[in-house]
Amino acid sequence: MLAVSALSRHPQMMAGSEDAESPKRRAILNAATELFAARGYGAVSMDAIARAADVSKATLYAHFESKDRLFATIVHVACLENIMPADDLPEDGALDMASLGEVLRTIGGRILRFFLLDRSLAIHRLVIAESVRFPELGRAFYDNGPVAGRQRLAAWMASQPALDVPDPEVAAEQFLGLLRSGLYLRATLGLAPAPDAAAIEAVVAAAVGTFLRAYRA
Amino acid sequence: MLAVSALSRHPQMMAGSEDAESPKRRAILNAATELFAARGYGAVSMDAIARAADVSKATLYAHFESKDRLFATIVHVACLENIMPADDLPEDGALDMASLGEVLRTIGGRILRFFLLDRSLAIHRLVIAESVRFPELGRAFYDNGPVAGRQRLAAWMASQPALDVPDPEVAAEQFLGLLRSGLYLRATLGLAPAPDAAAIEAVVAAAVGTFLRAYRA
DNA sequence: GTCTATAGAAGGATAGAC
DNA sequence: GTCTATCCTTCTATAGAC
Repeated sequence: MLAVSALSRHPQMMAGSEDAESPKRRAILNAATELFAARGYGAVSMDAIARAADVSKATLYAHFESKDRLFATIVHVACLENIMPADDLPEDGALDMASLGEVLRTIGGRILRFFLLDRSLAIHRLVIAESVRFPELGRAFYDNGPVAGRQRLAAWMASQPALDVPDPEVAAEQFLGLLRSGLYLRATLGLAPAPDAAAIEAVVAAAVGTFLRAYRA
Repeated sequence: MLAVSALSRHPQMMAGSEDAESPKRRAILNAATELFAARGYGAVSMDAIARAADVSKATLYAHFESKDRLFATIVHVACLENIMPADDLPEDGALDMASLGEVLRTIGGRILRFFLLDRSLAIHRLVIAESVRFPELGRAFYDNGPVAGRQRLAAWMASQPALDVPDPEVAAEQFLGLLRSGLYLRATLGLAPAPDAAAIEAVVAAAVGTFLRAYRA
């Protein structure tokens, strides 16, 4: 469910074995990632992880010194990998109002669909649930996800003369808040019905409409 | 931390003893509520609850048939008790724009401060963390909290001629989304610094400003 | 209802052979 | 590194006396 390929780019996250390409290690990470994402920290046992990865518990402990470390490693890497899409914002060229609405709807749709991915929701749930016992995960999630995404969005908004944003950081935060209204909480709680494309588009359109009425120059 | 007084108003939530005034039962509920809120479901043992409530485990099991049931009872009651403030909205009298801004800042401040209470944050974390294994909790939380609050807010907005809200439910949802932008995620993750009164007022003022620019008639 | 004491299972973690 | 087998703790839940 959650990818782990960033491990090779973050060697400091590797304990026990330093060989990122160890197949057993990869199997453990894949199995543990899926189990933690699906059931949470407390409901997953090291036995279950070893079974799912088809290795012995001793092998598991040869690669990860404890359940805590295994969990922290997985969630930390997932936070570093799970980056909100904002790199498709057009380079500082000034846009007229119609194009601006178009761009905001496009980027807003991408962002909201990203928020609603099973992977994103699972990370969000894990971090919220365990941030009390693993404060560094809350920090990693927050700095790498919401803060980084907001900053890129804010910089772009500030560069658009068709927008009147006295405080770009606040405006970016509000745009994200508008996107999260409605569907997002329901999806986080796993409530039916699952959001479909039409519902997502409706939320995005409403968010962009409100945002532009408030912030057009 | 979380109150349990609604138990007496919800007798169907009581298993084992039907005497809501049993002091031991009350002690168990208080202790378990505090522990679950502080550490989450998995990190709290029935031993710890019995110790904190100063009763034996046998007594605990005489009142609650299992840990699952105890947890579900506590969180369910907490969801029913934790109601967003919206009853201080002025009765349908039409307001001018200045008064409207005043009322929105007042109610917005109350709502955001409510969201940021330790109690509200704890319930939110518990429900998100355990909604996979206890789907009925996600439903109870959602219907009694966000849905009910949004409906009351939407009805009030629809009654205000100084507002132009084509879809009151969407507008109410967006107002809540604007309030949640900024501080709320940080608080949910338990990140420092804890929100102070000035920060809360700033978020509320920004939310009301954006909302009114978008929705004033 | 309440206690002490304990059963029985599952948990995290390790020893020792290969 | 990897396995089998096991240790020790902790957990949920209950039996039986009062």
